[in-house]
Amino acid sequence: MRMSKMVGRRLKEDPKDAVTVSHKFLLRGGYIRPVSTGVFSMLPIAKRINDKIENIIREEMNNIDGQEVLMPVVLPAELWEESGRYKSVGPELLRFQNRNGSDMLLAMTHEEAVVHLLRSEISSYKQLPAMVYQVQTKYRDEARARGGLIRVREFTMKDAYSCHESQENLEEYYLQAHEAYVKIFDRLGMNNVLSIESDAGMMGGKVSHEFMAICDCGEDTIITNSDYTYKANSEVATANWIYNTDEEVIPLEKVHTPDAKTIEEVADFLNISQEHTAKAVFYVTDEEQLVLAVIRGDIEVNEAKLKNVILNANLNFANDEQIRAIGCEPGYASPLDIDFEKVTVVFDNSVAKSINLVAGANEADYHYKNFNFSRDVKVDTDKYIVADIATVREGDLCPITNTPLQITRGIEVGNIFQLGTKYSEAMNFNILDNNGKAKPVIMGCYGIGVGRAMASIIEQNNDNYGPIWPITVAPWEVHLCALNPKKAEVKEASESLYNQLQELDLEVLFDDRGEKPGFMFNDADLIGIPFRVVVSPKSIANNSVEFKRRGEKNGDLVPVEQIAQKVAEAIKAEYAKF
RNA sequence: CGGGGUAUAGCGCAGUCUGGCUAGCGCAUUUGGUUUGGGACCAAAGGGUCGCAGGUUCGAAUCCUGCUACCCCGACCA
Repeated sequence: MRMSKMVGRRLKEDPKDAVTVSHKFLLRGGYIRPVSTGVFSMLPIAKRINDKIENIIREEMNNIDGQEVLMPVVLPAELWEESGRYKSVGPELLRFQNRNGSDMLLAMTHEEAVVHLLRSEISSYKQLPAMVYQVQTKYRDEARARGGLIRVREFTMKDAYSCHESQENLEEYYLQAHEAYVKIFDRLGMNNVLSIESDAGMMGGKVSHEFMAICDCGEDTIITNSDYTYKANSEVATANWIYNTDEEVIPLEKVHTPDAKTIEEVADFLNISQEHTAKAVFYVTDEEQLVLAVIRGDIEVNEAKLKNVILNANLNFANDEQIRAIGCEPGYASPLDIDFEKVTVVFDNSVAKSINLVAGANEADYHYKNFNFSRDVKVDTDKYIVADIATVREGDLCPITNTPLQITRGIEVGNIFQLGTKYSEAMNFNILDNNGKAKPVIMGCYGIGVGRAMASIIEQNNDNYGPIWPITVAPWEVHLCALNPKKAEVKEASESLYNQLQELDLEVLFDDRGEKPGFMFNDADLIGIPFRVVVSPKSIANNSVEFKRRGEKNGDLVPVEQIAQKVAEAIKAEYAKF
């Protein structure tokens, strides 16, 4: 490719709207252009990278016996009504009508479509296991798209669906899929991707893993110990919290605590540590049901965990009015003196196990000292819940190794789920087993966001000047620069080299524009091709050219007659690393 | 959906508070010339519904009202 003819310009300055590194470089380098919030066009450079990412994924999917298919993006609502998701999924599913007034949708995932496809093709256990996958557009009407390609509304995803006769067979295949994913991210040059167990969310199913590309701009919070033997999404992470279980239980005592509403004020006023307090946090569900979370004063409630415990997906903080309506005093609310009929009470383990905590007295300006859960909560155990609803903090102790936990951020670039029979049962996807008995197919599904992977690769491979593409996904393998191509000797040598490199089947981007060196080199850095060859009047006078690696400051002079071979070898050696 | 911010040439911005001549600057683009190892120089040129709609005024990028789009934080997220 000649740069003089390449569509897509590079920008000198950072676009004001871009914040993350990948977003800045994707815009500045002429990779993508925004069309609408979370909707982008890809220019030729990005398209080439995109295709390479897709092809690596295809190869690994084929290696685990995947068969590529293609399903539509526009689906009839009836299909999603079969699974129940037409109603259960919120406004992130884009619904519309066609000219006949039929309800249609833009697929945000393809379980329904794949079951529709396979249920008429697969009817015997002899045809299993089977896996089909596609690389297809998805549309999700995200509440908030952000960060360039990191979180978008329209995107390309590789989604794979496997079918099995037994749970054991699914589990066996699931491990293979996990292996394939590890290989894929290795080959994409993402050197820091963690697979962590996750919550299955709306997909249903039991076991699932998220593949997290570790980087500061990631949206997900991941809790790990130092050797990664423990790793979990913050939504499910737990810790080995230390509770004061050794103290002598002493009698309740009501104390005057004027104007001490917050935990900090109470602890300061009574001159105790926050670990010796219990706080009461009120939530309200969409159905107006009050929920009281009681947790040790120094620990924050983890709303994701709380939602799982009470089996309700929508929680908001309750206001003072709502709290008073059930007879509590905001700021001084207490698990004592509370009407357990009117409010769902969830005690965190920290409160259930600690001794002699300070808790509210349900009366303005008063607290109780020496609250003890086992002694003071006198209602039947079925009136409340004790669970882990605590947010893990940096430095809390690992539940496995007891070493301090760390908090890191990650981008979810892929996930794998053991779906089970959720869709096959709902949509009547059955096979006959070897006894001639009909049973639902057991399924797994496996996704990777292609554009998100591209952004993540940049997040993990860049310097101040631009991305540093791994050879496996680089838009071209070598960047040839002709410095001052008006000089006949430079033009001749660079054109000849361009031909030689192409004859060696190398992918060459040829900067034939005759720009100033600095201009050209900055563009080259933004395009981030791993190898660069510069032909200049000076070097050619010595019958040599400069050969440099992206990311290294200085290159080597190489005799002109050796350079093509040397480039080919370097590229080959580079591929061998993946 | 809540909070904050922005909208003037392809990109980055000034001008808006305090209304006033023909709307400006840098980069980019075109032409001619000089230049060529980390974003050159000289000369000339093209490029604008000042986000949209309405209003106030002799006069609106600037003041008023309504709307829209985009970005950031939060909520949400197979």
